[in-house]
Amino acid sequence: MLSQTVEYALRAAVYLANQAPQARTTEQIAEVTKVPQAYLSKVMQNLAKAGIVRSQRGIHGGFLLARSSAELTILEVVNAVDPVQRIQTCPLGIAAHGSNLCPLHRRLDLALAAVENAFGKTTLADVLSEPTRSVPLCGMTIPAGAACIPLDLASPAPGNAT
Amino acid sequence: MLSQTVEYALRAAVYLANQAPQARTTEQIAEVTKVPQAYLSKVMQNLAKAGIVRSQRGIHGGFLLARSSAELTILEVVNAVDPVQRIQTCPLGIAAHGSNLCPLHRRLDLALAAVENAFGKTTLADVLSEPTRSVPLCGMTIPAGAACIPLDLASPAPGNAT
DNA sequence: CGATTAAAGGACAATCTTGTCCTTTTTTGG
DNA sequence: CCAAAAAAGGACAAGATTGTCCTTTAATCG
Repeated sequence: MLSQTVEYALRAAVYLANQAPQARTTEQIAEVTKVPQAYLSKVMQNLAKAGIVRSQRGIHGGFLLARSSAELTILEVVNAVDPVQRIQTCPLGIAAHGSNLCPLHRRLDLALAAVENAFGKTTLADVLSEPTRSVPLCGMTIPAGAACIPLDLASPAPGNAT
Repeated sequence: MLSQTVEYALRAAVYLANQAPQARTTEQIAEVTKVPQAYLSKVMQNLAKAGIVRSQRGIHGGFLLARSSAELTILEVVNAVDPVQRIQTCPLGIAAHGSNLCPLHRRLDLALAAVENAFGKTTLADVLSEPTRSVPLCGMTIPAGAACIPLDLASPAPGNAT
C-alpha cells in the first residue's frame, strides 16, 4: 500500500536525520539504506525539489536535511515523492459536489485521513528518539539478538569511505 | 495508496450487497459502477476465488454475494484482490528477527494496522445502512443537490436490459 | 439437442513504477 | 586553471498494474 519509492525516501530521510547536520552522498545513503543507488538519486532529487533536503554538488557535497528533524514529518517526506491522495469527490464519473462522499468512499477517505494524520504527527526526530532498544533502519548483519543497529554504527563500508 | 483494483472490487461488492440476493452480470455491474467491463471480469474472478462472491454461468447467471453483507467486511474484499501488507520484518536485507521492527517501520506498520482494523470492522451492510442521505456509489447524472443516488435507482440503462 | 447467455481464461497492449546507465553541470581542492 | 567529486538530467529497460479482445467452457431455456 505504501509504494517502494516512499519506503526508500523515508529510509534516506531517517538516515540523513540521524547524520545531521552532515551531508551524505547518494552512494553512502544507498549503501546504508540498501536502496538501488541510481534510483535513489532520483528520489533524492524529488526530496530536494520539495525542500526536504538540500543538495550540494562537488567534493564534500551530498544531501542533508533542509530543516531540523524535529520539524520534518514523515508525511512531508511521503508527500514529496508519492502524495497521500485523499478522496475529494466520489470517483464515479462526474460527481464533484463538494465534499459529499458516499458512505463507501467516506470510509475509505477516513482511513486515508488516519494515515495522513499519523504521518503528519510523526517527525523524523520522533522516529530517531523512540524509546526502544532497536533503532531506525535495521537489517544489517548484527551480533544476533538485537534486531536493529543504530544508524551511526552503520558506517558506509569501512576502508573505502572518504 | 489504494489501488484501482481495490476501488473496483469495493464498488462491485457494495453494488452486489445492495442488490442481494439477486445475481448481477459483469455487464450490469460494470455499467453501474463505471468499471471497464473486461477488467471487472478479472476482478470478479478474484472475488469468486476468495469466496466473497459466487459465480453462476449461463442464462440468469452472474455474480452474487457468497455471504450476507453483514458478514462481509471491506477488508475481506480488499484482501481478495490486493492484500493489505503489514510489515512483518524490517525490509532491509536480512533481518527477520521476529516482530522486532525498528521505530520507522513500526510507525508505518501501525498506520497499516489502523487501516486494516478500520476496514475489518466495516461490513458491506454498514456501508449500505450509513445514516445519511447520500448513498453508496455516486456520480451519475442526478437532480443536482443530492451528491449520490441509491444503487437500486441506478438501473443498468432502461430499455436494453433483460 | 441446440441456441443463447454468461463466466473463465488466455493472449496481448498500454501505462505506470521501478531500476539502470551514461552524459552534463556544478563545486571544491590543489 | 585543472582534476576530481558529486548531483542533475536524459534515455532507456524491466516489471507490475491496468485494460482490451477473443476463444472456450458451462449453464439454462425452449
